[in-house]
Amino acid sequence: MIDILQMRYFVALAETLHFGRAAERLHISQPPLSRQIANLEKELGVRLLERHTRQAALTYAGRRFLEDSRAVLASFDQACRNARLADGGDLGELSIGFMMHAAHTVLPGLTRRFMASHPQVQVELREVVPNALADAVLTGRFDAAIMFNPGPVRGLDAHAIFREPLCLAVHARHPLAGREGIQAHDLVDERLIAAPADVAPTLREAVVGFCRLGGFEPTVRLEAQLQQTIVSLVAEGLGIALVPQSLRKMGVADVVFRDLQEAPTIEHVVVWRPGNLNPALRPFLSEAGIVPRQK
Amino acid sequence: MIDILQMRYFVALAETLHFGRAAERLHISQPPLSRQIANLEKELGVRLLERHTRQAALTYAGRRFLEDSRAVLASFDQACRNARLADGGDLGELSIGFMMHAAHTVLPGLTRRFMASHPQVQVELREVVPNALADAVLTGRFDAAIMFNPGPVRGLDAHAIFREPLCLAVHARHPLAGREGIQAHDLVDERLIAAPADVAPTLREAVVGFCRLGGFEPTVRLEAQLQQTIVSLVAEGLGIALVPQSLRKMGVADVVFRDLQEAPTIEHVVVWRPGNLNPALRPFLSEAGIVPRQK
DNA sequence: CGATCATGATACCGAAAGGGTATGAATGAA
DNA sequence: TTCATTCATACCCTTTCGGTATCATGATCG
Repeated sequence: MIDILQMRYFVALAETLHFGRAAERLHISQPPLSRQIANLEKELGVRLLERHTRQAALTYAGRRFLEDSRAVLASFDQACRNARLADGGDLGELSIGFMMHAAHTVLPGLTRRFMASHPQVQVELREVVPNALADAVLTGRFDAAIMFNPGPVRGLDAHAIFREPLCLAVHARHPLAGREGIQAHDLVDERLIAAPADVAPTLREAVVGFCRLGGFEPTVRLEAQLQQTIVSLVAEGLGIALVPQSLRKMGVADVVFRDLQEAPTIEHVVVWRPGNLNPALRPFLSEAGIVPRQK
Repeated sequence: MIDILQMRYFVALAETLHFGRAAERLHISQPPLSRQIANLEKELGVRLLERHTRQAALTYAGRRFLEDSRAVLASFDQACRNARLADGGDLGELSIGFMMHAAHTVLPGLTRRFMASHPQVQVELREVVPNALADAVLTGRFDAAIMFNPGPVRGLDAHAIFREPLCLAVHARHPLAGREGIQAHDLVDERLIAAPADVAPTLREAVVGFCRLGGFEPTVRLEAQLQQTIVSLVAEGLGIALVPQSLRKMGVADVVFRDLQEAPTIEHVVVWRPGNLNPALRPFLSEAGIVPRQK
C-alpha cells in the first residue's frame, strides 16, 4: 500500500534528482530509498523517474505526481498541526451568548483580548434575553454566557468578572433629578421600574434589598427585561429605576442618572458547563481571569 | 511516524464511532485498530475520541482532524490517480504549433476529437510562421506541429495526415477567371506569387514542378509566407498564385479560384520529436491516425 | 581504448511494526 | 448481582523497513 512515507521520499528525490543525496537528506541510506521508490512506482504502475547514470530526470507523470505530492504533504502536515491547535483551543469555534447589557461593559474588551490571542478561533457572539442564557449554555447552544449572576444553577459553573454599583435613573423633571446624596428612604412612594425576578434575580434582589435598608418595601408595577428598555420607560416618565451604572454611557434624552449613597452593586458572571469539552473554552475563561478547576 | 494508514483507520472509526464495526469495514480485527488509533493519538499528542462503554464520541480536536483527514485522503488518492492518468496521457498538457493554413483544414477536427477523448488534457494551440515550427518542436517548445511537409528533418519524425490539390487563384477580371480546364502551359508569362522555398519547400516545389511540366520555368517576383497573404496580393492584382484548395473557403473579394488539370498536391504533416516523453503525445498522434513506432 | 569512478540496484540481515488470537477490565443493561 | 458489550492489553507470527556489503552499468579520463 502506498503511504505518506513513500511520498516524502519521492519528493526529496525529485528535488535532488540524486538517490544518494536524497537519502542523506532523509537520514537514511541509499538502498532503502531506491527500494521505496521502486515500490512506489510498482504500486502506482507508473515510472516516475528516468534513471540515467549521471542523473535522474522526472517523467511527465513524475512531474505531475511531484506537484500533487507536495500539496498532499502540506495538507497532511497541516492536518496534524490543526489537531494539536484545536486541542489546545487555538483553533476552532467558540460561541458566546450574552445579555445586551454586557455589550456595554465587559464583552467588548474580553472579546477583543481573546480574539487577539487566539486569531484562529472563530468567535460567535449572540445577544439573548437573560433568562434564556442559562438554558442555552446547558443545552450546548453556547460554550459560555455573560449575564447577571443568576445564582447557583445546577450543571453550570459561574465566575464573577465584573461588579458595578447601581445608580438612580429619573426623568429630568423629577424632583430627585437635582439632588445629591440620595439615600434609600428618598425613594419611598416612588413608582419603581425593574426587571422581573425570574429574569435577573440578583439584580432584583439588589434593588429590593436597597429599599428595605431604607425601611420600606418597594412596589414594582412595571417590569421589563432589558435595562435599556427600563431607561426608556424612565424617559417616558413612567417611573424611576435603579440601573447598573454603565448605562450612563447611553445618551437618553430626558433621563438623569444620580449616584446613590451606599449603592448596591450587581455582578456580571461568566457561566459555562463544566463538562464542555470545547478546548477553546479554557483559554476564553483564562482571558476572563478565570482559572477553571480541573475536572 | 504518523502515516496515511492511521488516517484511513481514524476516518473509518470516526464515521462509525465503533471500533468493532470500523475494524470490520477496514477488513482487520479490532485490536490492531485500537492500537493504531492509540498510536495516532499518542503521536499527535491529542485525544481524538472519548471512549465510553456504549459508544465513542469525537472530541473537538477529533472533529477537526476528521474534516482535515477526509480532505487529505481525497487529495492523496487523487494524486495517485493523477499519476496514472498523466502516465497514460489522459491528464496533462499538450502544446501544438501549427501554420495558419492548418486552422482552415485539419486542425479544428483533430483538436476537437482529441479534446473530446482527453478532456483532462490542457491543449495549447499556437500559430507560428511555418519555417519556425520545426525548430520549435526540436527545442521542445511544442510537443507536435502541423505544417506543410518540410522534407526530412534530422531529429524529427513526420507523418502525412492530409493531402489537397492546389488550385489557381486569379483576380476576377483576369483572362483566366472564366476558363475551364486550365493547364500548366496556360500560366506562361504570368506573374506568380508564391511562398519562399525556405519557408515551405514542398509547396514551392509543387508550384515550380507543375510549371515545368507545362514546359516553362516560372518567375516568382513576389513572395509571402502565408497563403492568406498571397491570396490578398492576388486580390490586389499583383499576380496569380497556386494555393491549396481549402483557401477557397475564405471569401476574398475579387479573387476567383479555378481547378487545374493534373493539379499538383500538397501534404500536411504532423511532426514530433521521437524522444518526446509527454504521454499525451501518443494519443494525440493516434487521434491523427498515426501509430508511432515504439522506440 | 581500457582503467577508474560515480551511481543506482540487489542480496541479505537484524530490528521494528503490523495484524491476528486470546483474554482482561470497565460499564451499562437486565 | 449477573450478563453482555466494548475497548484495551498481551503475546505471537509475518511483513516491512533500514542498514551493510556488493554488483552492474555507463560516463570520464589518461
